[in-house]
Formats: sequence, structure tokens, C-alpha cells
Amino acid sequence: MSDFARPSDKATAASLAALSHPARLAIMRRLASSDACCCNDVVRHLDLAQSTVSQHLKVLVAAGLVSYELNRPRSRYVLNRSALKTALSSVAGIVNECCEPGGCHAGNGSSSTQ
Amino acid sequence: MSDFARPSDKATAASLAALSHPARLAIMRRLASSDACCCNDVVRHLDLAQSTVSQHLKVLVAAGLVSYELNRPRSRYVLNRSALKTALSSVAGIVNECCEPGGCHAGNGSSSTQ
DNA sequence: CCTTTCCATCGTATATCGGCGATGAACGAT
DNA sequence: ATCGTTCATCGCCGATATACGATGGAAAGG
Repeated sequence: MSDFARPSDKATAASLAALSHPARLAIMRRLASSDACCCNDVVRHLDLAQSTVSQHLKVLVAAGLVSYELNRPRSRYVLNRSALKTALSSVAGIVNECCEPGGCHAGNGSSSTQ
Repeated sequence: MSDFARPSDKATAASLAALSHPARLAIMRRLASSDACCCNDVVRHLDLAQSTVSQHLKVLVAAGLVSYELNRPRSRYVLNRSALKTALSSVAGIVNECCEPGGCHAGNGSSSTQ
């Protein structure tokens, strides 16, 4: 059992979980369109309470997809493009690794009773 | 408000939500390594109860990432690679749409109060 | 008939999420 | 000192997710 679950799946899943909310995708888009954003900058463009936006930003920061710096009186949120790329290619890798050298190939073939 | 949230974000978020679980990523890998799998095929390789695996498969099917066919006595689950690709490129697009094809270069757009 | 295998679904318990208002800290301006 | 702004955090709640065992249906084999 558990021969094809990987520890890295947990990390990948965590990144995807952070992205799996429409508001957070909208926030990512906002961050992508400028060098940096403060919290209120996002709040002004989204129909959500400030506390809610702050929470979403916190989730993105915790996942490493956004970097954060507290610059009083404004905070500074910056998109971490490389972290996003890493997460996305991890997913793509899961589906493609069966064809890669040194990949899993898991002996594979099927074994499937189909 | 709401000027940068898109309806398609909901669909993209739904696909990511389906992927944002280690067990489901493991299942995706398994499906990627063979033409088709039945439920028990997955159960044998994962430390989860059969009912739990069935649920995870159902989530993936509902998200359109996996196609499903009930072939008594075995079910038949097949990875939908194009749906996965669509979801991943939607996310990449959110971050890159500020730039033209050729990749983003943090071109930016300013506006930020920073 | 009975048994086995495979599988989806139901019911349940627990845990986490999502949204909001309220609160308080930090700082600039008055 | 008193506002006003910005922002993180807390508490609350309903909703959703996760995992499991139990149940029952559908072949296939005895």
C-alpha cells in the first residue's frame, strides 16, 4: 500500500488548496498586475470585507505563493511567481512522470484488472 | 468592486479544489500510469478504505478531471489529460495575462498604492 | 441456493473552511 | 490627545470536507 503516494504530494496539495478559491485567484490576478499591493488595494476591487481579504492573503502567504512584508502603515504583498510555477509543474509532473527518464514508470503498464 | 474577479475563476478554483488533496494527487498519478483503473486497483495501492477511495474518485469525476464508466463488475476510471491541462493553464494565464505571449516579465501595471 | 468480489451510497463523527463584525495595534495628521 | 486610516487577529456560525464502517446491488462461481 501507499506505494504511489509521495510525501511531496502533501506540499503540492497545500499549494493547490491555497489556489482553490475564486477570491484567491482574483487576488493572484491583482497581484500579478502590479509590483506590489497592500491589503486595502485588494479590498477596493473585491466585494469582500477587509477581514476576509486579510484572511485570504494570509492563506496565500502561508502557502508561499505570496510574499509579505509589513510596511507600516501599509502591508506589502508581492506575487511569488516561481512558487506558483513550482506548484503547477509538480502537478503536470505527476501526470507525465511515467514517460520521463528515471521517473516512476512503476513497472506499470497496468496491472489493472481492466 | 469585483472588477477583477472573473466567472471563470469559479470553474478554475473547482478544478484546483479537486486536486488539492494528497490522496487525489496519488490517484491521478496512478491513473496516469495506466490506460484505465478500477476502484480496487487504487485501493490496493493506497492506505485508505474502499469507500474513501470511491469518494475521492467521485470528486475527481465531478470536476471533470477523470472520466468514468461503470463496467460491471468493475468500474473504469480514465484520466482526462486535457481537462487537467486546461485547469493548469488557466492558473498560469491569470498570472501571465498582464503580458503578451512570450511569458511574463513582471511588466506590471502600477496602480498600486505602494 | 449461497458465497465471493467489486463497488457506490448512506450515515455519522470530526475537522477545517469561509465570511463577517468587532477589536486593538500602529502610525500620520490635526 | 484625538481622529482617521490601515491592517491583523479573534470569536462566532453555518457550510463543507474527510474518513470510516455498514449496507445493499450486481455479476460470477460454487
